[in-house]
Amino acid sequence: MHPLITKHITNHIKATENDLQVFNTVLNEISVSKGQFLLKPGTHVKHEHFVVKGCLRAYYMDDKGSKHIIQFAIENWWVGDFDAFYNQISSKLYIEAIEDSQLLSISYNSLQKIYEEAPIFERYFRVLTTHAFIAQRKRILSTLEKNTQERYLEFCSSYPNIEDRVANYDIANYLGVSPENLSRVRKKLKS
Amino acid sequence: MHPLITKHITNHIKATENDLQVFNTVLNEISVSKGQFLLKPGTHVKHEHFVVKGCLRAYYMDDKGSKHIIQFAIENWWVGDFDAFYNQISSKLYIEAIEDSQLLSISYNSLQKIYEEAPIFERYFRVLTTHAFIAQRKRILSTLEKNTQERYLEFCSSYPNIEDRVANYDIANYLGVSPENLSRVRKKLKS
DNA sequence: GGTCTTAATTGATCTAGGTCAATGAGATTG
DNA sequence: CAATCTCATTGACCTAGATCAATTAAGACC
Repeated sequence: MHPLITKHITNHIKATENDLQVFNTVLNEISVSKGQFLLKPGTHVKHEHFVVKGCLRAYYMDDKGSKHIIQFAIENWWVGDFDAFYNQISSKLYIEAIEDSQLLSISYNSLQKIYEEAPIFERYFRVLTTHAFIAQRKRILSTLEKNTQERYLEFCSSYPNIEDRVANYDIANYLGVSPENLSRVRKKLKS
Repeated sequence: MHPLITKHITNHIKATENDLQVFNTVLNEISVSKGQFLLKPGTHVKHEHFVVKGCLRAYYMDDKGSKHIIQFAIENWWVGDFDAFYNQISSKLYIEAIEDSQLLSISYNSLQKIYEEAPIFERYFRVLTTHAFIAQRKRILSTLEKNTQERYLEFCSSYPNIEDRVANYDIANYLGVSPENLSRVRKKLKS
């Protein structure tokens, strides 16, 4: 039993002791050290991962060769190539550890089995997806209505203390602005 | 039985005749005429709606009084204030019919009952949410990596024939650009 | 068919933020 | 403790798209 994920599950759904058991048996513990890739594009995505410890970044490389950070994942987040996983298509994302990290992984097949054996987990993932959907909508609205400074402050408050764990150019990238611009914003905030 | 939604359901999950029956009994048919609001901010959101016929826009008004269109909904789309509905909090969105529209509505309480009686619908909504999540992620990536012209073309191909149903300034708003800018882009495309 | 109203277009500026280039400041390594 | 590396900062310019203002087009209504 992994206390962190157990707590995460029971925070979201009413799972029985048995449900938790079933779920736990299919999880695999894995470690990725800083700089290592959990996933690269063009791979068949077999797993989604829950972060027990550490920090990762998920990014996409566009046709012009520019990188776009889609998500940072820290403790208590699920990370993976959602699209590729659910539709069982080839992955488009890079997922890279930016700190030594410990993860719990679940395979696609195990998850399908879980859905049959303990259907309450349909709800768990529905609820998580709903939250993720709403968070993403906020991100869209944020880019529409706010300038760089406001978005940076919002980012810092929604990912607490992340400034110390993630490079500024990665934050700039996530926000969709240049590192130079973010640097100027930070300077202005300090004064 | 409403053929359109029945088809939509069976396109996404394997529902039995009985499941469909159960679902159908809780749906309410409603009509909204052009210009009418299905929802305004500050309301307790009791329903989500499936569009049988017509076209609506969902938008958010920010603190500075600017409008931001979040979604257009046409036939076969679900529309509502997702966040407010699922978390049973006060709505933040306006939802307005831009054509005379016919909808099928389901209440929060009915949906909870459905989840218990026909749990396959957890899957239905999980799958829909997953699709919506992925579509939204594409929208985020699109604003990060593409210019106005590319985004406009992408929009037209993903909402087929919508140019004829929706005002240009609404499309501009959805894309997060000024109507003037979109007009110039359209001009350049015609030549 | 003429009048109102609303939307689309066009032109002339303005500006937030991008790009390019140089410098500085920590880390890391031999 | 130099010598690299990598990232952050700063400055000088540039550009996509915003804003403001005027004009045209196109529905809607009497």
